[in-house]
Amino acid sequence: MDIKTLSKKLKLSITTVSRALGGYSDVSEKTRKRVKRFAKKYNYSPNPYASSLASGKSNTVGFVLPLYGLNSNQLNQASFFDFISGTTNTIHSENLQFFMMFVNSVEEEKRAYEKLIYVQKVNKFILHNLKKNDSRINMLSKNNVKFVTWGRTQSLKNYSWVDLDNEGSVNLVMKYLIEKNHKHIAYINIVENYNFAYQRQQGYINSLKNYKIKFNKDYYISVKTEEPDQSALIIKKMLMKNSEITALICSTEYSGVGAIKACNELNKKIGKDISIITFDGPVVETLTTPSLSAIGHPRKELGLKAIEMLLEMDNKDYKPKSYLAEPEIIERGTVHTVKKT
Amino acid sequence: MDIKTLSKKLKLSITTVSRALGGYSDVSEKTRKRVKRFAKKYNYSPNPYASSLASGKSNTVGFVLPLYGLNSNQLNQASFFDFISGTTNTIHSENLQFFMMFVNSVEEEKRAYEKLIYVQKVNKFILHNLKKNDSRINMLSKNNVKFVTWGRTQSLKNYSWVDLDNEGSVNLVMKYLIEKNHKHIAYINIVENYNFAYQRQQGYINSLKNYKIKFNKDYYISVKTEEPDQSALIIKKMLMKNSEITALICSTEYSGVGAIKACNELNKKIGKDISIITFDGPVVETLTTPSLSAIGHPRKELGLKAIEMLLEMDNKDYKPKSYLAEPEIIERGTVHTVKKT
DNA sequence: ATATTTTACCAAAACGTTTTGGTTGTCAAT
DNA sequence: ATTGACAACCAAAACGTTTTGGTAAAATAT
Repeated sequence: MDIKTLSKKLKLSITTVSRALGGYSDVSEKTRKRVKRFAKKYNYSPNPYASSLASGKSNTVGFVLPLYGLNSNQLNQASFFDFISGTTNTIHSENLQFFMMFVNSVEEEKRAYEKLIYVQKVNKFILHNLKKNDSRINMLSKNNVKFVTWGRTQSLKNYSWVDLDNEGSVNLVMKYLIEKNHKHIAYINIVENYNFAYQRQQGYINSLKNYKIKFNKDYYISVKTEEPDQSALIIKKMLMKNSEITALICSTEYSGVGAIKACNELNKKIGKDISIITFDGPVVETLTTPSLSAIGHPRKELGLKAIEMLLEMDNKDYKPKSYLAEPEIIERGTVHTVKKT
Repeated sequence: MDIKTLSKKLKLSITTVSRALGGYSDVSEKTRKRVKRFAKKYNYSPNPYASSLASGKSNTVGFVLPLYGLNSNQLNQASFFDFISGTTNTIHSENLQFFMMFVNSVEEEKRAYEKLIYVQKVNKFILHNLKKNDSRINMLSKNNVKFVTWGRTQSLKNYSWVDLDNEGSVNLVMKYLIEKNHKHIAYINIVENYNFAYQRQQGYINSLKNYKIKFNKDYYISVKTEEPDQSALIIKKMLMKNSEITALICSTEYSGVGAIKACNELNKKIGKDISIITFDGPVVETLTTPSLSAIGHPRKELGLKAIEMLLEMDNKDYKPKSYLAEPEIIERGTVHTVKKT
């Protein structure tokens, strides 16, 4: 079924059929409805190649996913599926497609964007793994491409984004711990050149200020690797030197696993002598013994919101939006209440 | 740069340029080279929409990834990236694209295939998560679509596939354990309606036959869930009833984690009193304490081979091929040698 | 009653390729 | 010399849309 035969059945011109389906105002409401009814009846959907050729636009969302760097980490990759999972409904019902490219190097990444923009005419993107200062933002803006980022850069320019509320999450968990009488709370971060890590650091420092607790630099460490054993070693040292610590907040699942190891080795009973709480990833917390309490996020929501924003951008009067996912505490028994002395 | 301006620069017709780049024999070797040189020089690449419209073909590989069922499991999803990672080089250099669709239900999955085939004119697919009897094989064959499966169905029809050598892997690990004097080896499988699980069951049974060890039905269990705690419970029961068991082979990372829990609870020293070895997944083995010895597979190779086969299929005289990834034992210290008595 | 604007439609051009069905010239076979 | 086969090229049609630049009729304004 093509537009020609459809238009014959309707006794209308090809133009009118095309414009009716495109929602243009130079077709009467009555005919538009009739055309849509027929299109559905005869299972017509426009040939996307002809359509893209004629219009110079492609009805696809570009998504370049690096499999190197931060993302060579399998756990980080896994959260990708949560995000995607949130988009599928909208993608399918809006007749959109993902144009996904996987890249193994910086160079491949650059070429992937070029190809998608110049050859495939993709004009909508989702950006992932934002750097503090991400060159893609300027690049895409210059090329007149619409995009939503998953994560934020440090200098929030005028673009739409969705993200975890990193600072808010840390505030929440600090409040949660302090209400359980914890006075000596340590934070295990990952290197702060990832923007989310930087935001969490800020959250930790500001929370302490709010509660008028003095910042103790022994209590804040950032690990470079994502090896649990490395984290375990560093955490062990920290706990040996500062035995008064009663709670550990871990920025990554890896350091959460490391924290368990460290506590076991020091014979500190988790959930009794010491509390551990981790930022949730999609995989590990429930596999450890004990299962880790976590700060949970509705990651599917991020995908959903991102794709919705991307669609809204077709409206002329669209203004950049943002969406911060609301954190929640998931109790699994590794956090205890400190007895008052 | 389009073909028209390029052909003007070459002082050739559009036809000849198109046919030269397409590698047709009615262009002399000399001109073909010249055309290709110019195309590169002027950074010409054909408009994919015009090309697909005219030829009725799309230069894309379809890939439908379910996010439900077996695959809602985050660990299984993660192995997807290993596979993909193996394809990127070829995909990029051959100017191919992945047309990837993510689906959350059986119904979405069906529509995804229909859309890719009928609307997007995708005529090359990679199939994933094969069922014992997979209806997609017939469906795609009927529609004259080329495909490579990642995994096998039980009745191997005449199609190309890549897969782990499930039976061979079990044989290998059985040999490995028996040479370490293990006499009482248990196998923790997952329900056998996944074909890989069935193949592993066969491998276990056949290995026992080869070594003239009698099959003890107490030693073989298949768990229904992918919850480590469930596995732990079942394994614990098994070990309590059959305390002579010295080795556990686990089919999934989850049961591997479960096995560790069970052994800890029974106070069996892992790597001393009892051995645990698991089929490798991409994530967990090295996060557990102790790190799990595993049966490793070159998963990237699978992706590479699959995409290579898909390309070779363009040759008229292509015959279905297959590739079995060779397993290897990764020693991490959870397997011990049994002392001879 | 006439002029102007608006509504609802349409024919034809354009998008950039691939493919079809040639033509011309050269060379080998008769 | 003539025929047939082959090599190397090409003009034009086809692919199925969207968009441009209209027109005729109806509605509104003067």
